[in-house]
Amino acid sequence: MSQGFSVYVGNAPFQTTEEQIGQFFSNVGQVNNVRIVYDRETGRPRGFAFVEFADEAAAQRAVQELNGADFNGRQLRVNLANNK
DNA sequence: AATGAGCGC
Repeated sequence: MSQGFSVYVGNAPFQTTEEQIGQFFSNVGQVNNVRIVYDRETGRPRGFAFVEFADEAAAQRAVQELNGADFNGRQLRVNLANNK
């Protein structure tokens, strides 16, 4: 259950930190939370994350402006999260 | 531990 407006961020470099993602996404709006998804067994990052924004407009800006954007040499996939 | 599309402890 999410309490905000989350976007799915895929194709991130494995070494990316939540701080780096937060900095990158705060370019389009107020970021309330960043969660990198880790493999439960090995603890390694799975290469994607979720960014929660303070408002829906920011989330939609992120999708429109940052989907496909270059991030540390990789083209990010940014989409509205399923919010389950 | 590794890997390259993926929607989450």
